[in-house]
Amino acid sequence: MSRPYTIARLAAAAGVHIETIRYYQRLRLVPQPARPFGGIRRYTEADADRLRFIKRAQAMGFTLVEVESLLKLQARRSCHATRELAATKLRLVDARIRELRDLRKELAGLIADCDANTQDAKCPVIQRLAS
Amino acid sequence: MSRPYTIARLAAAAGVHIETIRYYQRLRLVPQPARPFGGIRRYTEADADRLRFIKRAQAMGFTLVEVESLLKLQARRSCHATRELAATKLRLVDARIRELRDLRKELAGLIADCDANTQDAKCPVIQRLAS
DNA sequence: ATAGGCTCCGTAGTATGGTACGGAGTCAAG
DNA sequence: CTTGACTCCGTACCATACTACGGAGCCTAT
Repeated sequence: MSRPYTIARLAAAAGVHIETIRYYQRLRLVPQPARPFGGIRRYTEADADRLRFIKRAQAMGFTLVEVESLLKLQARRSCHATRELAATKLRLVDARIRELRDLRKELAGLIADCDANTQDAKCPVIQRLAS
Repeated sequence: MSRPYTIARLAAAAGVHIETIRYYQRLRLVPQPARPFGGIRRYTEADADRLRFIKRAQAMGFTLVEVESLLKLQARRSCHATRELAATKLRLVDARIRELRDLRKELAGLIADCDANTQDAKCPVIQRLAS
């Protein structure tokens, strides 16, 4: 197998920092290739692909723990189990959206109340918090 | 001024843990009353109110740094400045909701694709991440 | 062959909002 | 006045996802 990358070139190819790769190695999210006697570790295109997979999964809101599961599911080729992981994430996202909508509503209401208020000593936001 | 509370009673009155109070004292979010020679610190109802204010603000999604500002604004009695802080928070919440909606949409689409998929080796979620 | 850059590795620090622990001092009830 | 509970204080630790640092070893170009 061709091993074109030093760690710095791997980092550049995947768009992450060297220290991030080392961090993922410590977490065993990515493999640490053997170090030849008196030499340095070298990396493959598959290593770059794996890092890019992780980056995309993170951009989609998955935590590193979830990414670990996704990588295992990729190897296991189980679409059903993967679907379940995505569905669980979707439920979490939905719940968070609902929370934020409620918060949004309350903030918007308080701001509107501020605009209608003329007494600095009776700020609706402060009164809501000090109640 | 009446000082009815020991720190444990203050914590119970405000619904927080003792260590949370000490943590807030370190952050200077709440005052640390003087310790009498050879005695223990005692707290007032105002201290309990301040802790409850913090708790409500946190429940509304404000960080402790923002809570610090809110407490100062409470003292300054500036409804306008408070409104601006709330408006900034509202913009952040809106932005986060938009992000999560996009994510939700993508996840829902991938899950639907999984339901239509019959080949475990071509899971839409995995293909999206491995692209 | 040597200079300067890169790699390796372990440890420590960042932000956030706390929680846990341990020893010494203090307080209150019996 | 003793005993057990509470307080004080500093430090360390939790999760999350990194980032920084330092010294030794290695690699490459001149």
